[in-house]
Amino acid sequence: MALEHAILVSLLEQPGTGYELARRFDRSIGYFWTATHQQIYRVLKRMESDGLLAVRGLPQQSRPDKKVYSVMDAGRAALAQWLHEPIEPESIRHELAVKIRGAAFDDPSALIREVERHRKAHSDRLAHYLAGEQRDFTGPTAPGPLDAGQELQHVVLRGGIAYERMTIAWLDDVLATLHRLSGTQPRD
Amino acid sequence: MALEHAILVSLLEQPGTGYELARRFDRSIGYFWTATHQQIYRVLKRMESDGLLAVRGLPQQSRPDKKVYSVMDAGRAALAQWLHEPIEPESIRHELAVKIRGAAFDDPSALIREVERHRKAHSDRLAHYLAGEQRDFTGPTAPGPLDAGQELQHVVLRGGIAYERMTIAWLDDVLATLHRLSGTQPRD
DNA sequence: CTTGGCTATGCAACGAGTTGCATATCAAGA
DNA sequence: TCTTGATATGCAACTCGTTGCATAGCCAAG
Repeated sequence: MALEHAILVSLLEQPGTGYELARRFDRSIGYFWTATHQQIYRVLKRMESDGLLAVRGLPQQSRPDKKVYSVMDAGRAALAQWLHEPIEPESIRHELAVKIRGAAFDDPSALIREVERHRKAHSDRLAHYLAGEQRDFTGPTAPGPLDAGQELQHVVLRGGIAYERMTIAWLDDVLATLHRLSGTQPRD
Repeated sequence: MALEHAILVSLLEQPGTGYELARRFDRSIGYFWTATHQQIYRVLKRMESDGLLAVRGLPQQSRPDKKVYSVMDAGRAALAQWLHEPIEPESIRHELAVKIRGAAFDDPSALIREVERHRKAHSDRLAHYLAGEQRDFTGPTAPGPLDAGQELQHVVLRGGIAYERMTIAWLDDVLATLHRLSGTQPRD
């Protein structure tokens, strides 16, 4: 159900098409909720027929219509209601951790490459988040006093930054452990 | 697919019944991969018919048979193969973060209670992890020199601990932000 | 003595999410 | 010129995961 609510939040921040939403889910919103365009199109259609969203079809020459969605009162109400319901604290699903425990039944040193790859992906993501933070919140290009929405976006982004930093430190710990177990030298 | 592999790891560490697996998924394995008993029973059945697992039925008086599963060579091979395939770095799915951004379109102070509840859940989980770490790895009751499997279990547990600590610190940041926005006093 | 919780397995239905494919136009680069 | 990539939407088939329910005996607390 959370995809529906993530879409409502995103469309309240800014109306847009399914395609645009998919791109936002690859960027800001996607920092904490992912979705493919297939899923987004399907859910948008359902939400529209449920009366939560309004569509405005922009006819384009020699292309299918661009469909710009925006949130109706019923959608805003649905979001408000969800905000007042308690949700379960997340439980993590970390495939790499399964692999690490599985390495006990295989060759631990074979995992080193994979862990290094993940470390790089997380450190890239961290750099990306930090650049976004500079741009939108802390750097000279940032707007002046922030409104509530921006403050909340910033605190969520700080969460993403903290998550990536923690993950990188942990992966270093994992790498050190794997090297220790396989008697190899950690490089750099 | 990862549930299959998590089950293989768990059954390699120790054969067991579906029910026992479900409990392990509420404890150690579940620190990084969750599953309900329904899912586990279904996947166990499939894995058995795929020849990855062996079942030994223990007839019990006046009860349905207890089915103890263990990993066959094909299962071990399937795990080994998976270990050598690269996987995508995880993307987080954090419902609470969706709520926090959504709070901009509702009353931010209404979220404080919910965030405090999550903070408590994470701090309970942290205490639980730390107790487990003392018991199995760092305390006086811990076994002597650890084997590779235990080292790897420990590093995964350290990841869980780091995750909970990071999350608690972040939720404190969120609470401070929510209080600031709603002009209320943070209570200790 | 009854209620609730634990052990133990399972079906049925549904909802969430992924993967592969298909369509169609346009612009930039090889 | 041909290919690649971006824009833009969508179907079909599938797997994954959740929820509700059912069975069935055991044990402990109120």
